[in-house]
Amino acid sequence: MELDSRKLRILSAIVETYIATGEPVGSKLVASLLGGEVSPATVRNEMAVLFELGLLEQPHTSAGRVPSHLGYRLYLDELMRKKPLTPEEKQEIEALFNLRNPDPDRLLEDAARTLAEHTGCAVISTALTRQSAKVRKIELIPATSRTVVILLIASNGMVKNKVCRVDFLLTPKVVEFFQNFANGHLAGRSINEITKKYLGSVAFTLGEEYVDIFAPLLSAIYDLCRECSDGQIYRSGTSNLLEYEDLRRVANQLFRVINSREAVMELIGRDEDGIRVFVGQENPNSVFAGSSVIVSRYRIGADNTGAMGLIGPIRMDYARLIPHLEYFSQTLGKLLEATLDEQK
Amino acid sequence: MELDSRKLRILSAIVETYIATGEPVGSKLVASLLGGEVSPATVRNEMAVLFELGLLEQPHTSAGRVPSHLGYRLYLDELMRKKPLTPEEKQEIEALFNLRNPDPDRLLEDAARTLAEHTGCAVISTALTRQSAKVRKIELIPATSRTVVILLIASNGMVKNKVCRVDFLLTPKVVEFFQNFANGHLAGRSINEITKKYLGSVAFTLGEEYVDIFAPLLSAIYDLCRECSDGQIYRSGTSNLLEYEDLRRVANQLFRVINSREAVMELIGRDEDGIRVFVGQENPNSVFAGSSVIVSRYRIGADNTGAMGLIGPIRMDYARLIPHLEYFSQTLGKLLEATLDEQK
DNA sequence: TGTTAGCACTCCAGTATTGCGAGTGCTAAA
DNA sequence: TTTAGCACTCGCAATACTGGAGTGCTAACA
Repeated sequence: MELDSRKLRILSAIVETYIATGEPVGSKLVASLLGGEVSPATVRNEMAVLFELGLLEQPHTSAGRVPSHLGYRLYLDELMRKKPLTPEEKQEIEALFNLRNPDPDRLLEDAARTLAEHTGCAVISTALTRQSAKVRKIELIPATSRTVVILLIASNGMVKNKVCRVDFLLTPKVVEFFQNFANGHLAGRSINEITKKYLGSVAFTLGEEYVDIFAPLLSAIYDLCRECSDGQIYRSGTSNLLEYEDLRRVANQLFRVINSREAVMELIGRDEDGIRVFVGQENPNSVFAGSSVIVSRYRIGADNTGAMGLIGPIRMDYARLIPHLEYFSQTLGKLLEATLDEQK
Repeated sequence: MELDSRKLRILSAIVETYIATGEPVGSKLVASLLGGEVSPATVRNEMAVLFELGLLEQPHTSAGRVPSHLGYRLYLDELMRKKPLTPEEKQEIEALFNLRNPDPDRLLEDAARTLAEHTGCAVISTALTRQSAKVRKIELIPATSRTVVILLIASNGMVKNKVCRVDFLLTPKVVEFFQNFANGHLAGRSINEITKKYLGSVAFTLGEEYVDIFAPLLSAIYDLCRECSDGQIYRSGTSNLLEYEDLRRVANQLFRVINSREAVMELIGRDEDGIRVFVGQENPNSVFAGSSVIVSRYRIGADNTGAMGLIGPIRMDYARLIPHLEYFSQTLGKLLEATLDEQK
């Protein structure tokens, strides 16, 4: 059955009104929203059809109607008219990004925080480096006679350091030797290749007497590689979710899922670019059954992608939030790309 | 009026029972807890006296009694018998600290996380470096032709890096020059002395033509100094607070306060070492009126101190949690001291 | 004088009961 | 096909009722 334009307008009115008020929408209100061109009774007949089709739900017999997840889905796919950002909003957002800061970590973090403030939702933000992220350089900086700072610079712009304690005297000669050794074997190599096993085989070439001595250093390098490749996940505004009555009951579980790396990775998926919306029970993870998730995957240059996710109540203002998320993603993608280009 | 031993035993029983059950405690239950040596009627008479003294409260006429904050206070100061950690618990905690990791940041973070898991409370953890924290070394590592990683090693063991973009070609000569310049003026100097003003005067010695060029580098160094001196605050288990009915209503505000640097600093105070407990309305910050806060200030060597704070419901198991917090603080203090000693 | 049994009293929490209003579905007329 | 009218349903809020837990008080007891 094809839906005529009046049914669609009614559905649209119900979705938007419910999003705005949170109250079930009755026939009288819809009739007045349509400009009084039809009577409430007519609207009721139409609503009955929409209900039959599974697009609307009724909390109880004598209540108004509420969109079902199919109703939201139709609204999102066909009916929604996105509200673009005003120039003032865009300007404000750009001002909030610290444009001078070429550190990808901080860009991702700033973006998450700012988007959370703008939307009242929880935000996750991360960059996914493809296999091509490489070790650019490893640097050893002695801190004390027994501790050394290892610094790893990756081709994706990530820079991480770690303090490492060793059991021998750190003469300049030893430091230089190990630095040359590490760079010789690791620089230019893909981070994902640097497994425990690979490091073991590299260590082997040191000769038996040195293996044990340098083990802590290699172990630290391994940790740093993981930190650079895994791509830290930034979360912001999670406590915003407490503002929403429907989510408060499950806030605990939501927080747990949002803080779990695996769950977030599953959420943002590994597939295509662009915006995807999961309404309530459409979410793969049942914990999100009472909330909606908007995921944006954006490109960073040719090799890398980023992901931002917006988690909020089912009745979130999709028409406003989706353009916001799009704009943030695009801006962030451009900034990160510029950063990476410089680092090539 | 001096309280006789029976009144104290009754108060103690009420506090402990209420902590354990969350239900107001009636005279009958107390009588049985005292081993049946007195009748409920006698207990009622005693409870009436304790009520007169403001040590107990009554939610409503026909309910049992609940400790007032004065009641908790008396319990904490005079009656509580601490439950020391079992050797197994101690062992478990020590195993969870990654003893090999001499990075103070990670130690503080691990401690907060582990303590939160052990207590079901929210935990804050930070180290406060006294004025004596100094810049040990500044290192410049070129990443690309236009970006450079600045690494700052502080005498308190903190190591931070930041990527910085510059508008000129980074020849090895320039890098070496600036590194020598920066270390010459800043190494060995107290971090708190490195203000914007001071850096401005240092830049002045570069000569006018170089001031603008090196400005981004100096600005990055300023940021790094702040990160090293301010001492990052680690928070963990904040969402544990949602488990407690009484706190759920104000969870939002609690989260906001816990995430505010100023509020946390006010909470942990700047004064004496040791454990302090704020019960409900005793808290300086009224947001905590419905919760209790235990703060532990511990020494790290001669010059530095650390602070851990435990935030939970008023009816928390003080007898168990206070020893836990003490043990964590001591362990952490020792580990951090060892780390700092090595870095001297 | 301190302790205890007995008893009336209070108040909460849970359960019916009721009335109201919003909104529906159906029918019949326009 | 649309609409007015009307009976009907159901949630919600207000009200009343009841049982139980716990108290305070009084008078008797050791």
